[in-house]
Formats: sequence, C-alpha cells, structure tokens
Amino acid sequence: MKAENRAEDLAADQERLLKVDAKLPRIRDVARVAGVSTATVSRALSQPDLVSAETRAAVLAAVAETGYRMNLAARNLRRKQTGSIVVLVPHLSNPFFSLILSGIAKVASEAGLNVLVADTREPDGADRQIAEYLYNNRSDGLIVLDGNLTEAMFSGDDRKGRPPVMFACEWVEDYDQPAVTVDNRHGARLAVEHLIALGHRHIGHVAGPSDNVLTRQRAGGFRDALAEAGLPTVEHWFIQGDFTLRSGVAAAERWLALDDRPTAVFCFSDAMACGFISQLNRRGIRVPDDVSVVGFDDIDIAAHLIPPLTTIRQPRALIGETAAALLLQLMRLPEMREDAAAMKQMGKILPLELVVRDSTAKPRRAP
Amino acid sequence: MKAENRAEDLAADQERLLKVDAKLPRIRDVARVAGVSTATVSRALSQPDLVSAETRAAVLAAVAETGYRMNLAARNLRRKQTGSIVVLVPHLSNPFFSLILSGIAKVASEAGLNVLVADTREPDGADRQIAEYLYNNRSDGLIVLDGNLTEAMFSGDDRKGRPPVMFACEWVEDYDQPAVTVDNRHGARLAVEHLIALGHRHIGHVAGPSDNVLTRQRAGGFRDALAEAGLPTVEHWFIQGDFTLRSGVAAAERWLALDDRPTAVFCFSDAMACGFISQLNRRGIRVPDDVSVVGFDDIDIAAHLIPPLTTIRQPRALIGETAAALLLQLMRLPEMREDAAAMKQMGKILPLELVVRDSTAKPRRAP
DNA sequence: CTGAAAGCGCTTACAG
DNA sequence: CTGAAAGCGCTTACAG
Repeated sequence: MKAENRAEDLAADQERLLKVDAKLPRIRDVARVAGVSTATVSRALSQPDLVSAETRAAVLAAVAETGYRMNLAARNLRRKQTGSIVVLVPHLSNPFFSLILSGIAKVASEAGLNVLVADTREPDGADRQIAEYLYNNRSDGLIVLDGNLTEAMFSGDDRKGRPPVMFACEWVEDYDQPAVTVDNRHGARLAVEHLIALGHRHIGHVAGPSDNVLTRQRAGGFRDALAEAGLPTVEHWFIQGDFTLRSGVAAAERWLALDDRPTAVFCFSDAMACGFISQLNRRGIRVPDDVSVVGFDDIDIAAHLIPPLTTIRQPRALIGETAAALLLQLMRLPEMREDAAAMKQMGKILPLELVVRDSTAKPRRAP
Repeated sequence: MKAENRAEDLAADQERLLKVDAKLPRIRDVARVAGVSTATVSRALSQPDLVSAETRAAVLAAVAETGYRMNLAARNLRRKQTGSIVVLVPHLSNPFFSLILSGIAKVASEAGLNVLVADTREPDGADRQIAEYLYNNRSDGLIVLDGNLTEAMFSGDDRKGRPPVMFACEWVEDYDQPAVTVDNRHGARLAVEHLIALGHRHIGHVAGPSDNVLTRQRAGGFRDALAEAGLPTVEHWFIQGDFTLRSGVAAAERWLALDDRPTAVFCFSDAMACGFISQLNRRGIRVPDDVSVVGFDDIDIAAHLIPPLTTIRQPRALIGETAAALLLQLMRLPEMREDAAAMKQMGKILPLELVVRDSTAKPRRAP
C-alpha cells in the first residue's frame, strides 16, 4: 500500500461520490485500496478463515472506505446459482402467511438471496410451478407451506441436481423431507385445558379439512385433553370447517341448530373463529357471555376482533426465519441431502403459546 | 446446419435430459442447433426485429428443441442491471396490498424481473430503505405505495443514474413523479350518491388521517356529492379515523354518542367499515337496519363480512399491473425521465366501481 | 442482416 | 496464506 497510491485512490473516490452515474466500486477497487489481490478480497469476504487477521482487517477497512457492495449477479453467475429461493403458499391472500413470509424474507435477504413467492392455488396450478422451480433450476431452494401437494410432485428418480426443499407449517406425510412445524397436538390441548380450567364441560370444535395434517393433529390433541379430564367426546359437537372465515360463518349456523349447545368452541383457525363469532353475534348470541371461543394462529386481526380473541399463538415470524435458516444450511451442504438420518434430525418443532383475551370466560351456568 | 451435427446434438440432448445434474442448455447450444452465432441467438430473442424472419424461426425452433431458458444472472451482469424492482409498502400486513403486489409480480416476472417488497413502517425506517435502493443501485426501479414519504427522500441534485420511481395508490404531492391512482373524489361521490338514492339525508363519514392525500380527495368528493343534492355538511358527523380496523371501532363509539345520528356512514376504508360495523353490532345496532355503511377498497374479506359490505371497488390487481408496466417503460427509456412533460402524461387514473351488497338499505324512517 | 471478440464482476482450482 | 488466470453465460459495439 504505497502512500501516493492511497492519495490518488482517495481523490478518485471523492470524484466517484460526486458523480452518481460514475461506476460503483468493484472488487478490484477494494483490492487496490487494501493492497491485495481480488482473490484475497473475495476470500476475506466470503471465507474469512482463509485469510490472515491482518489481511482481513485491511480488506474490511477498504470495503468501508470505498462503500463496496458486492454485485450479486456476478457472484451468482460465477457460482452457478440463481440467487433466489421460492416460497410456495396455498393462499397468498391469507393473512396467516404474511409474517411467515417476512421472516423468510429477512433471513434470505441477509444471505443475499431474493425471495419469490408463488401461490399454489392460482390458476396455473401447483404442478406446473413446482416443475418450473424444481426441474428447471430457476431457484436455489424451495420453502413449501402447502401440505396438500402430493408426494409425486417432489419425488422421482433424479433427485440430485435439484434444489433442496424445506416444508413449513404443513408438510406432506410419508415424504421424509425436513419441516419446521409447531406441536399442533399440544396447541389443541392448551386451548381445551384453558376452557376446562374456566369450568367448561361441554366443548365443541370447528375443524379444518379432514385430509389436512394440521386438522388431524389438532383433533388428536382436542380428544386427548377431553379424555384426560374425564370428559366425553360428543360426536355431534364436531363441526366440519376448512379454515376459512366463510366456513366459520357456516359453523355458527350449525352450532345454533344444536339442541344441546356446547358452552365453548375451539376453532382450528382464527379466521373460522372470526366468522363464527360474527355470525353468532348477528343471531344475538354473545361471546363470551353465551359461548366461549378459542381460535388458533393469532393472526394480526385476532387482538382487534370484538371481543379480542383468545387463541393459540403460532410464532409466525420465527417459523419463517427458521425455515429459511434451515434451507440455507441445506443449500450449503448438498451432501447432507443424501443423508436420510441427518435430514430427519433437521426438522424443528417450535413452541406454541396460549394467549388469553376476552372471547373466553366462565360458562354462565357452571355445572 | 449439417445433418450429422444435428443427429449428434439430438443424442447429446437426450443424454442431457436423462442426467439431471448435467448442465442446462446455454445460448451456445441453441446457436449450434440453429446453425448461427450466439450473437444472433441473443438478438433473435431480445430484439427480434434485428434478424431475418428465417433466422428468427430457426432460433425459436432451436430454443424449443433444447429447452433453453436464459440465465438471468448472466444477462443482468452483462447489461449492468440488478434484475430486481423494489416495492415500498406502508404496511405489509394490510390485506389491501396483497392483490396489488400480485399484479406487480405478474408483470415483473413476465419481464424476467424479481420483485422485492419492503415495509416502510418497519423499524429500520423508510429513509434508510429508500437510500439503500435509490442510491446504491440495488434495484432497477421502485414502486412506492406510501404517500407519506417526504419529497426530500427522493429529490436531490443527482437524479441521474438513479432508478426510476413510480407511485401507485398514494403519491407525494408537489413532487412531479408519475403515479397510478384512482379517482378518489369520484369514488366518494359514488358512495354518497348511492346512499342518497336509497333515501338517506343524514350522512356521516369516517375519514383517514387528515394529512393523507386519499383522505383529502375522498373528503372533497363526499362534500361535493352532498352539496349537489342540496344537503348540508354536518360538521359533527365527521369522524376522524386512520384507515385501520381499530379506528373503525372507535368511530362506532363516536357515532353511538351522537344525539342526532346520521342514518348512513361512509367509511374511507373497508377495514374501518369492518371495525365500525362489528362494534355497532356489539352495542346492539344492526347494519343496515339501523344504519347503512359503505366502505372503500373492496378487500377480499369485504364480501364475507356480516353483512357483506357495500363498497367502492379499487381495481387492485390492475393498479399493480399498470404501475409495473409503466415502470418498465420508464426503465427502458431513461431519457424520458428528463422530459418533465412526458413524465406528467405518464400517470394513469384507473376506474372505480360501486359494489352494492347488504350493508346499505333504505333508511328506516324515510324523511 | 450476421459474426468474432471483448467484457460485465465476481470465484476458485491451481500453484506457490 | 496469497496471487495469476480462467471462466460463469450472456450482450453489444464494431466490422463486414
């Protein structure tokens, strides 16, 4: 690092800052300022362990001085990556996914990756989209939030060379890919135990589609909690739903039609709880005065409903962050994908939390 | 195009299709199959007018045969683009934006561009994000959906070399950038005229923040429509809101506290209408039996509220598509950005539509 | 209308 | 631990 050179460089930098249309600093500029080769700059930035502490410091200083930002297109081209991960979502307009997506985006953007979001329930269909991303090397990795995709879409005899797949929230059963989930069974228990603790003995539930993994787990937890408290599972207090607001509205009509109405209802999604409560309200039934309602998810609107909804909070941002972080691991270690045992270890089950608000209360006439 | 070569190529292609980890076809492969140079393939794909019809057809056939898909990282590197546009949204979790974003994503992905979405109300702040994207060449263009950013963030003496900016929905007043908007004034008139046609003579409104462009325009249309019908603007029937559900709840309490309640209320957003109706419902007031309510936006949930909401539909997907299409134009024609007159022409005002559902009816006691 | 060739800004065996 | 050099897959003046 000769002194004169440094002075010249600084003058050049000044000029560069004034003229915006001047070129942005490249790795070569950093190398010149730091007095090393571009290869060393590249290493100092991407694999710091490979260079000496001294060199590393010089490079970092040069980066700061020049305001260098890596050109990702160049890196991706050289590394034969796309620089993008793709998220497959069942319904993009469902507010449940917003925080998950922003969690994914956060982790991905820190890693210099773009996030592309595709709706699997869009007209062009899930099959085509998956084929597009999985077979055509348009992405470095996939996060799948839709458990209703069939295993056949992913499997096939030519697994190698395909980007890794990470499931989150939902997953495809009998398909041994890692997934970031919550303990849905436990969440359902939390909901029911809360209602029992309040004194409820007549508890119904509004479920999701029967072929859905989440439905099955939550229904299991629901039954377990009742059984443990010595309460029977009353079959006609089971109401079929599909997680949507609209099905919550329909569920309310079903509840109204019952001769022996349960004093509390556990809805498997906040959206259904919302529709359920609104429709009951319309028919003159008050929550929680006449019936207690617990939701599941803790979507943004849950705290602002009338009444504010008691629900099971899913750590949505964390789910997204975790799924993205694990996917990044998988992307970095291609050999790991061949190791079935390691893959099974990889999944994470994240904690769930009961959030008590105003939609639950003691039953009016305690038994 | 020698016959033997073609046969060899086909064999090679077969092999390639079997081995997934084999390399994807590059422009060179297409050139070989079509019997032209890579330069010609590039032109045939990007600027078809520059090659003969015959050549074009040969190239297209070769593309189909090889299954060629362009490597965008390479193109972007060569063209010195980022291949991304950035969308700045005030609140990502607001469902109003979902369809706008998918409209943007549709147009952008057809043009081979990534879409990055950033929330301007996030902790890291709008200023930093704009600086990041505007000054640091991390994107080829910006779509801004937040009119509350100050002009100062965008202006400055070094406009050239910066990516173009397109506003949508909202915009920054006194800053002559093109914007894709709706005629908010007209939308408000549609709402009020509908209520008047139903027989209402006592009409209030729940507005957005007073410094918001949308609020100002809608309030103007509201007053105009009343004036035209010879109805007075009753000042204490104006209720301040901020577009959120929560403020709709508060507005309901304000309405309940009035001695002379208006028989109809025009809410400047569906979210506020939703909160307003829910809270009234809670207090035993029925919509539309006791009071008619009109919203604005037609968000997804509007049709599923109880009652289904009469509202002013914004063509959200179209807003997104149009904003993206215009931004693409701007990106292709950098010289246009210097032409103030052309820039002013560029904006679009999209049509609004009254959607009559069940939240509005004749006033109970017609005057 | 077409081709040969340079080069976008990185990374990474390879050699030392 | 470091550097010289090749090359990722495109595009685009330039020359014909």
